[in-house]
Amino acid sequence: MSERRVTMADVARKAGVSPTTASFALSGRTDMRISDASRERVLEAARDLGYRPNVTARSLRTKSTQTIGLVSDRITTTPFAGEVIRGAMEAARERDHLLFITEAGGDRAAESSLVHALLDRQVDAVIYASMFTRYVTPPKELFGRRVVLLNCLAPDFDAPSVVPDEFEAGRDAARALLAAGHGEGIWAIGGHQAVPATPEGIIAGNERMRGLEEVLREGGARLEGVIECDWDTVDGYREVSALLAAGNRPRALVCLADRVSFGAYQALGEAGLSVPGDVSVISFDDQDIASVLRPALTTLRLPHYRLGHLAMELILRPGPLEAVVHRVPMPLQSRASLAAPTSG
Amino acid sequence: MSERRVTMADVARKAGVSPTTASFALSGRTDMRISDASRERVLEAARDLGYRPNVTARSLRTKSTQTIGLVSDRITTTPFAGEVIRGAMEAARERDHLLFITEAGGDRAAESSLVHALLDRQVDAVIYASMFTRYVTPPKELFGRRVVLLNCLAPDFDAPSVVPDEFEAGRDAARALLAAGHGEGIWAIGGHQAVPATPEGIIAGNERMRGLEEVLREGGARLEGVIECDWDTVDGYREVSALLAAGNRPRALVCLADRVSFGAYQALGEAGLSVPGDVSVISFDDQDIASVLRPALTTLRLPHYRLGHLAMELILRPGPLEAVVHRVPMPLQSRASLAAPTSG
DNA sequence: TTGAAAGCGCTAACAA
DNA sequence: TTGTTAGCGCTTTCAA
Repeated sequence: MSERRVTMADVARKAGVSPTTASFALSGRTDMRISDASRERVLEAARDLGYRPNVTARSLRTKSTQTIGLVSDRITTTPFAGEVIRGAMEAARERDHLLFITEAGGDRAAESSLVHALLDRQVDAVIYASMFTRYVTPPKELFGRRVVLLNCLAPDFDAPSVVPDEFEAGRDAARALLAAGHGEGIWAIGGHQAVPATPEGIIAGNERMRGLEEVLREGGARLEGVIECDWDTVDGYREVSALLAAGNRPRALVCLADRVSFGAYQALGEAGLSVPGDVSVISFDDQDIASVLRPALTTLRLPHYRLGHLAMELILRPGPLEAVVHRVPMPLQSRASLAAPTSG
Repeated sequence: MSERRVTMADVARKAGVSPTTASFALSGRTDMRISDASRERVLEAARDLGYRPNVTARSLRTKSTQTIGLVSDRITTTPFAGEVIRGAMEAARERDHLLFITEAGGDRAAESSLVHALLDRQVDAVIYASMFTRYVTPPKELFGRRVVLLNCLAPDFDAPSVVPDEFEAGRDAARALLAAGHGEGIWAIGGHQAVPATPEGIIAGNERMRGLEEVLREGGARLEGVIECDWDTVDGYREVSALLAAGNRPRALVCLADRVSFGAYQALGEAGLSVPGDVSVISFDDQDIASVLRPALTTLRLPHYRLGHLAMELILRPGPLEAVVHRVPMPLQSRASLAAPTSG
């Protein structure tokens, strides 16, 4: 990419010292003594010439490229995209590292070849990310390498995981309901997502529901019903419409995802029910729509930025990586959709 | 990152040839003749050993790292995030390149230092991206380098730009309205975005409006009014509410952004007006919400993926870059919100 | 058709 | 305190 760059040899020559001296002066190491005079001259020459070290050349010797690779199934989907990357990127920048981004689209062969492309460029470590929390099997090329799993779990793979604390989020949702005075007529829409495609539910669903039910029980309350469905707007709309059409009169809906809430809003609106006057709504994720819905949605936020940031922090922390699961809190965003139930 | 890699020397040794021969055989070059026998043995040895070239070492000689850098003000904001990157990434992958992602957050100093970080790693080229279409001044470090401007324009900077064809999108919006039979009671909400922060409007606003008005005029129609405001949900809600409260009865709204449409829907709904029965809505962007709104929103799609893909294609196309503006079409997404006006 | 050797820009033993 | 030298893994000139 054009223009011969100034090399360390240029700096050494201008400062009238050997490359070794220049190297030590520039890297500011103390184990080799350099006279203040020499150091000064080197630094000045470097400044004058606008010298910048060639990281590629350096890494050929040191084996460290100051570069991290990210491999994900899909970076594009809204719920788990930009903020994760931004978190990882900023953590990288704080330590003068750069981030390679790749996306395999769920294709194993593509994944392997991308990991190779990364390894060929001597990345120092790899973040292996999933766009929704699930169990994964990282490609074999990653075995024995420095890896952090982001938003996924791999029991047989020796690496730390960083995931949202879904269980505690479920508990917090229940606490918020109880604190607002809700104890009856609470329905969970979306449930564990125990649908044909995922008959045993998904991690987020199972954990959220477990936390939710546990705290409700502790508070002497319980769910009046759980409706299992996909976590999408159309599903929320369809299921809540059906619920109301069957003559039920919920006082609070726990929607397992914001998209479900959006559908629920539409169904409630068509039935002439107001939020939170007639029905309170609390949900999970805190996607963009959550704050622009009217009334604004109370929801437990997926900590995207922090997930990405923590994953990168772990990688850049010196020393070996421990195969521990790090759970990042999902903060409650209190907004207008949750209020005390009206009597009657 | 652990495990000594197999080097070309290993391959050469195993094949019983010199590194030179191995290099030529592996790179499949024809200008230096290698006997089929030698080539075979080298290739076999490489396969057996699982040899992969060290791109870092290679680039020290060749000056090409097969690596492109992306510098953006902000990659996180929904409207211009994942798809752009995905487009660039896939175009890169098609040619065996990898993508560094950086984000400066609008900070000039950060921008410079990120460009340096990229240049220190010998990237072959840089994509300089903005998250909304505007005029920019790339950092001086980028002058004379191989650069493509993505979603931005810089008249004094010698590089190609890739931007959405906003003008033609405006024309298409008008054509869609006319084709549906609309000629009267058409209001533009959001306008040029000639608000205090951007008194002269923004590029997208100016171009969209220009195209819109031009074709309406050609069709013998015109806008009944243009309401200048920020392009956000709250603004759309506020302005359309006010419009209706003032006694106006629009037949079609051209919302200059989907977020505005979302606010408009809320205002129309509260006023008891149905879409598209009473009022048709057409807008721009095709964000996620556009398809989940009820009725689904007719809108002109920002071609994020293609923008990213084309920018990368241009960079990887051999030969010098021409300082041309490439305009990418914004396809019309015909959905339910636009219909023929009801008589009366 | 093949190999020896130099060199990309840097770091780091080792010697002075 | 400083300089000489080798070498990281690869490509490429030049000679054989």
